[in-house]
Amino acid sequence: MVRKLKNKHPKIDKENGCENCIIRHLNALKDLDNITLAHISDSKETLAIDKGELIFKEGQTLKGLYCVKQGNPRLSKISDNGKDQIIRIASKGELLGHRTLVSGNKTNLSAVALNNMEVCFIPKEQISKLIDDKRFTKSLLVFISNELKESDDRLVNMAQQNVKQRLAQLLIYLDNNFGCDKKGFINLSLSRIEISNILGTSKEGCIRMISNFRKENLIDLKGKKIKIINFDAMVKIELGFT
Amino acid sequence: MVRKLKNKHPKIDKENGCENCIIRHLNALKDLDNITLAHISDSKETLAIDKGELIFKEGQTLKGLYCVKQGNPRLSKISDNGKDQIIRIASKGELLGHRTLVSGNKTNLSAVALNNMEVCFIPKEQISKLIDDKRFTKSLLVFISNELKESDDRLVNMAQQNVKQRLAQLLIYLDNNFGCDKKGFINLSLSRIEISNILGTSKEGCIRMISNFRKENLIDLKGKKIKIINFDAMVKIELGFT
DNA sequence: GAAAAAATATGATAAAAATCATCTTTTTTG
DNA sequence: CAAAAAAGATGATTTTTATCATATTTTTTC
Repeated sequence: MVRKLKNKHPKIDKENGCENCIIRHLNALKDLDNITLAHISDSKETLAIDKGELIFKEGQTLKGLYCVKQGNPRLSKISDNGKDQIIRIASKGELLGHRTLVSGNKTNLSAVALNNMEVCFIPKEQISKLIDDKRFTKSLLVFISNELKESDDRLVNMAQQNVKQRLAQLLIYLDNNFGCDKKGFINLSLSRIEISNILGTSKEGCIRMISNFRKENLIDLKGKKIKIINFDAMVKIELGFT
Repeated sequence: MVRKLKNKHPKIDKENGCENCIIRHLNALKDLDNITLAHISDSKETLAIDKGELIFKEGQTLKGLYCVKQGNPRLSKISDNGKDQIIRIASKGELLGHRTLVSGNKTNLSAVALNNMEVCFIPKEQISKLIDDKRFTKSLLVFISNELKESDDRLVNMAQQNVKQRLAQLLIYLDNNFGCDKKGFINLSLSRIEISNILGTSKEGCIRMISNFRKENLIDLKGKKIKIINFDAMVKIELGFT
């Protein structure tokens, strides 16, 4: 298998098959046998999605499951007040639409590409077969359980932390989860509006708080890019030691 | 089956078996066959839990699954700030500890009885058998998926609604989900501190807001008991029409 | 590359919510 | 049932956060 990758002229089609996709090892597809994977592979579609493009919109009935091959979608929901709240940012290897497919409801969240993405789309009909695969179902159960824990934790933080704490926490999270370039700037860059839609605060308040962080030499800014300079202080802020 | 219930002298032991328990129809146990249920039944323990008593505490490794037969536990978590945040209130028929058992982690939440409760405890060893039952796993998957949706929705509301909106929403929710007595007072009564721990607000703020609602004739109070008088106005408040 | 649009920045003010203090009422406990 | 403890109420004040207004900078578009 490994040797195949060293071939001078690998067949693109072969490389595109789910059996050979590295991404699958990151999600519930990892435990499926090659025959099942080959079936999925035949029915799947690989989509290139530009930054800012909508993948799906809350209220839609999804026609299948999405597997993030490259890039990051933000998953958000419009509140009754009409404001967009970002619930989470997904990464390479994560599935989208799995919750909806399991519950049979319309999707609760919208997914928008934060950067240029590559996404595999697996039609619903294939998924019903997967749901009957015990390994897949179990794997999915573990994954959704972890998502539930994280959602509960976020709820606690949203309820109990102030804006300053939440911003510090977000920056630490982004740094940990999306990495930095050589100069230490967080790879994933978000607009101030996007950050305020994660924090659940006004854009002005968010902009001001980021400016304050820079004035206090906690962070460095280069356009949209953010670099954490004083990590220790940031952790203290997150914990509420103003 | 129905006829059996009409027997003049039902065996208590028999009635106590999971096969005959009405509660199981409300949760993931509903799809299990009678043989499996009988096995669970043999190993289960029925516990009487007094109001205010702890069922389990966050950070514990749960030794099994809990099935709520009677009463309501509140599921909460202590934030880094040291404040208790109530995540949700469970009801008759709901399982507790299912997420933890699936993910294999320690429990993320504490469960405390809000009233006198009856809870069935099913040891872990029995559960591992259940997890291998496709019907159970699928059922659980659907249930946890719905919990995830609800948690996401609560996050949006916590982030985007003000305290007044959240209080109105909670009262409507309590009224809908726990019903009222003949005089219209919500059956489930919570202390002001518990309400503030749901809303994520200070107890004084919460007390004041409830007082204001009464002064505006939106609700009626009798001790801890709350009765919604003006439902329409309450819905409008929830939606942000001050 | 200039014009338009969007994003960022910042001051001033208003509104929302927390905190502190004190008092009353209710509940618990011996 | 009286004392103690807990819960609820309410005023005064401070802190936090949102909103409004208006620049300035950056990005997009033709």
